[in-house]
Amino acid sequence: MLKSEAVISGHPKASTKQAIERAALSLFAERGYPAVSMREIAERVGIRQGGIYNHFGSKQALLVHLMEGHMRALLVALDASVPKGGDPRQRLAQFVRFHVLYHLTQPDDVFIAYMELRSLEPDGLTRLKELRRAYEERLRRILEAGQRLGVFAITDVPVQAMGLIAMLTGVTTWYHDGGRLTREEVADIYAEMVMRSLDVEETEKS
Amino acid sequence: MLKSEAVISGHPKASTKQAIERAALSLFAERGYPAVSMREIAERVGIRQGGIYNHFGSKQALLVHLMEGHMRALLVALDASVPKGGDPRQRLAQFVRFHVLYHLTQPDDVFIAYMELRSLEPDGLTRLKELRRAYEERLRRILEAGQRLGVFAITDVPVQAMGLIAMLTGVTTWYHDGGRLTREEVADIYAEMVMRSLDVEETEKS
DNA sequence: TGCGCTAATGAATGATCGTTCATGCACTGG
DNA sequence: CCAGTGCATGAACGATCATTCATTAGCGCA
Repeated sequence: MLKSEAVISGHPKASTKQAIERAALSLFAERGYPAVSMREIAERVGIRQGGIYNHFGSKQALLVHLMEGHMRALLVALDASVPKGGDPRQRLAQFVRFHVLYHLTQPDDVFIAYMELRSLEPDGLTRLKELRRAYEERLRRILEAGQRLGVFAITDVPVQAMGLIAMLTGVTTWYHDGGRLTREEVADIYAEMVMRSLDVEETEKS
Repeated sequence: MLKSEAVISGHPKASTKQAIERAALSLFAERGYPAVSMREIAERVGIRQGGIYNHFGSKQALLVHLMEGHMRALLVALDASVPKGGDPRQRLAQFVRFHVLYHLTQPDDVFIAYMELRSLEPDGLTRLKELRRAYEERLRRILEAGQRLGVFAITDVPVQAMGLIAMLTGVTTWYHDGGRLTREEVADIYAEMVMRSLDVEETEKS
């Protein structure tokens, strides 16, 4: 009966699992993993508490599933948006625009992946840290390439990379749709800030 | 008896309240407010759960006390380190160094004040948001002053301010004492990054 | 048509949560 | 030396937590 309703109301088949993911994602992002109960998630989906365990083994497994899924999707999207080779300046600008736009498009996923590391048990923590490191590594590679070619003025690549990522990710803490600026405008401003902070002096001659 | 021990072991008088504050601060920062129980806090202090209520009316009151105390101390320390007037470039460099060093010195306070806003009930939330706004306003004033004088290249002051604060605050997510760099070195690197990102072209002539 | 599987139920489990409170100890001021 | 007070105790409160499970309903496939 419920299933019939679900089918009629729109989502075709395995919609319950996706509905649980969406509900949990939104609730975890809003109030934090420990503050959200399985009952709340079930209530938002429209099922009873026990039903979640037909799709996820535990609350922790649900969290790991969300975080890992997001990080893998993020890496795939990044590699699709930013080519492996080419002009480091261009690649950096693309990285910045990609990062800002992706984070403004999927703020909940991003927020969870960066904030709920402390809620992970050892196994999931290890896997997530590796995915995070891989993402940061993409940026470090670009910075190093630019440094080697002499087109970036960088004192310390690892510090600069962490500083840039923190700055870009922080956009999610203040941006709201419908405000003074569009997402594209914000991405452009950030790209401009980053490029200016790295450009070597224009008086270079060599 | 217990009090005698406490006196002998070091802390003079009202040490229990401070011990509760320290324990709660550390635990909230490590695992988040909802994930920490009053029993755990009491255990770390060395008292029973009920004892906390002799010093704080509720868990929520304890959180508000910690967050508000930190933000007020932060504002006082900022105003002591960065003069109200003078060269905007110098004031910005001082702001950056102050922010980074303060955040590296008191990472737990900082982390809680920025992350546990969502754990606050309406009353405390209003007060904390105002304190946060006041701190950000200090930076915006510096950026505006530099923009007026033509010594800063800024596309959008509010966006730039939020971007800078996010970048600087993010230092707490990766820095660990005893690593490759000292706190002072990190502060210098960040100051250099920020100043470079704002400096107008050196070819300026007017 | 009927079999089998997937998934939802709803009650029950034991644990843990924040908070209250009557009790009593230890110290301080008179 | 005694009264008063500040503070820790530890048991108890009702509520809520994640999780389990026997049961059942409904669907696709034969």
